Formats: sequence, structure tokens, C-alpha cells
Amino acid sequence: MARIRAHDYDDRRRRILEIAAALIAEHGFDGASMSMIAARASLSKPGLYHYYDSKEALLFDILHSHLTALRATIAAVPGDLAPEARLRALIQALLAAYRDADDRHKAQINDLPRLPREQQQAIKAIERDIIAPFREVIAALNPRLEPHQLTPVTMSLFGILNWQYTWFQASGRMSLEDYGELVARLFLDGLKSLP
Amino acid sequence: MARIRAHDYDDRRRRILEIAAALIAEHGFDGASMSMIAARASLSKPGLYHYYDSKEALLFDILHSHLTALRATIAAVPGDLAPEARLRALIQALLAAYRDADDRHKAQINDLPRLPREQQQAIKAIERDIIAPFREVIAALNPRLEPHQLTPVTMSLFGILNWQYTWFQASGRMSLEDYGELVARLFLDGLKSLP
DNA sequence: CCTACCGATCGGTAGG
DNA sequence: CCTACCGATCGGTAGG
Repeated sequence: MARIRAHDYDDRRRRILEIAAALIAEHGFDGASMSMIAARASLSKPGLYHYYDSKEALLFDILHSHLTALRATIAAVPGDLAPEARLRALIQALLAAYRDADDRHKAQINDLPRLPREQQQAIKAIERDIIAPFREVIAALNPRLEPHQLTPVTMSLFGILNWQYTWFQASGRMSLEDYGELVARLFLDGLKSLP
Repeated sequence: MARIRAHDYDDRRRRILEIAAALIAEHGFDGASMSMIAARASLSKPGLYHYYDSKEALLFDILHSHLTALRATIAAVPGDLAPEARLRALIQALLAAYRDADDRHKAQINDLPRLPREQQQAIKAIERDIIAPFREVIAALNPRLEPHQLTPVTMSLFGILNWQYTWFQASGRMSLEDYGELVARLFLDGLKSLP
């Protein structure tokens, strides 16, 4: 028989996830203890374990929910745009989804290897789903690119986008949308002149 | 009185540093224990502490020696080249220095926040020395760029270069030099057409 | 330079 | 008897 759960169980779980992501981003997966996470969530440690069976399950949920949301955002970008407009829209969608997700993004980059192999592969499969639309529109934008160049070119764009969290300041003189437009121009004009 | 040290003290220390960088890259700073590092280096734990006074000192030496070497490589790039040739040379120099330095690079990206504030700032100062020549040549290549655009454009290039370790396979069909040339073309042609 | 340890804290779970 | 926790402590291991 199914357990009865508090009516706000899902909300509480989500709140714990966000608190844990912030602490893991700050201290690393091993440095952020379940005690710290529990304390920050105003829970006892057994109370925390009521929501997540293990520290590993918590990390998996952080990464899985983050990447699932990114994938949904990318999948929602209209497919019938012209290639150039579509790449702009994909770049803006990804940057917008990264907004306020620095903690999860950092956990993804730093702590994915802390998960067991099968869970890592589940996460990496979602990463590939996110990359695929970019790869396809890049191939459409420059048909001269040879297959073995497509991954390096696509990953160059992801380098730009995934590195942004290390230096971008929302308080600076450039908005994230402006940066998306800058990246789109930089990359599109460079791409056109390849190889 | 100064202790007498083994004639190969510095070599042994360097070997420990490389072993430690590999283990920290694999397991994270907190996940790589001093016992693991000692065992891998065929040392007892107190033996390891003969070479490094603390785990923190070991991490600092990994990052400091890595970034000092990068800075020297960048500083050795001729200053009298034309801007376009100079940017190509800077890109190739940085990628060449990253070769076989994935462990140190990963430690830099993931574990810098594990150091105390002052040591972090010492490392970040070297990072700025590495970035500065890129910034200057980018400004020379496109004088239309406004000051507040210079950091985003420069960091876009560093995103490309610093992300490379996550996907690049030396065994693939593209060499690191070829990738450097691809990045130079992509970035230079994009840069010219900004803003 | 070793074995043998320490104070503390880890992730996880017992009884109530 | 249930769920939803608590205070206390488990076996192991961390850095030193």
C-alpha cells in the first residue's frame, strides 16, 4: 500500500534540492555534508532521509531535473525557423535556462563523476539530446563542414555557453540577452567562413 | 639548521604532485585522500607529509605550478607579430600547454574554491596575467569593440579553449593543432564582423 | 620513516 | 497501528 505523504511533499522535496544544489556548488559534493543540507533545510538528518534515500540520490535528482528542464527548453524552440534564426533562438533559450541555475550547472560540471556509472550515462544521454539540435542547425548553416569537424565546432559553441557561469556578472553592463546576441554574431559569422 | 634533503628531493616532489593531480582530478579534492596519494606514490602517510605540509599545500602547488607554466608559455609568444598572427600563436601556445595537463586543468576548474581566500587570489592573479595578452590583441583586432564588450568577447574565446578538455579526444581524427587552427578561424572571422 | 594512533566528522540508521 | 519525524549513535574513515 502506498504511503500517505504530506500534501506539500513535492514542494518540500524541491526546496531541499535547491538548498542542496547551493551547498554542493559552494563546498563540492564531498564537502557538503548531509548534516549541513539538513540544517539549512531546517530538518533533522533523518528528516532529510525521508525525502532522499541517499546523498547520491540527491545529487542524481539535482543533475537529472536540471538537464531534463534544459532539454525541454531546447525542444520547445520552434523547428520551422530559418537556420540562422533557429541557432539564435537555441542560444538564447539555453542562456535563459542557465539564468539562476548556476548552482545546478556547477554541480553538473564538477560532480557528475561522483555518480555511479549507470547514472552518469543516463545524465550524459540527456546532454546529448541537448547538443543534438545545435549540431543539426550548425550542419545546415555550413554544409561544407566535414563530419569530423562538426563535433569540434559544436563543442566550441558549448564551450562559450557553458563557461559563462565562471565570469558573467548579471550586475554588469551587459545583460544575458545582450551576451546571447554577441555570441550568436560571433559564432555565426565565424561559422560561415569555415573551413 | 636546514635539513639535509635527498639529492632527488625536487624530482620526488614533482612526481608526488603529478600523482596527486591525477587522483584529485579523478576523485575530487575531498574524495582523494592523503592515504591514497601516499599509497600511489609508494610512501607512508607521514612520508608524504615530509614533502607537503598539508593537503592544501599540495593543491596550491598543483595549481600554482600549472598556471605559472601557462603564463610563461604565453609570455614567450613573440610580441612583434601582426595581431592576427599573434592571436593564432597565443591560441596554439595555450592549447599546446594544455596537452597532457588535463589533470591539473581539471583541478584548477573544480577545486580552486577549496583553497583559502588569499591563495585563491594568488592563483586568480596569474589567471589574469594569462588572459591579458589575449584581451589586448582582441582589442587591437577590432577597435570598434566597446570596453564593456571586451571581457565578454575575450571570455568567449577562453570558454572555447578551457572547455576543450571535456570532449577532445587526442585519438580522434582531428589533432590539437588542427583544432587550434579551426578555433582561430572561427573566432577571428566572427570577431572581425562584430559588433 | 615506520606503526599506531588522536579528535572530529562522515553517511546512514537504530529505538522510541 | 500509521506517518513523520526526533535525539543519539552506529561502523568507518578523514586529515593530521
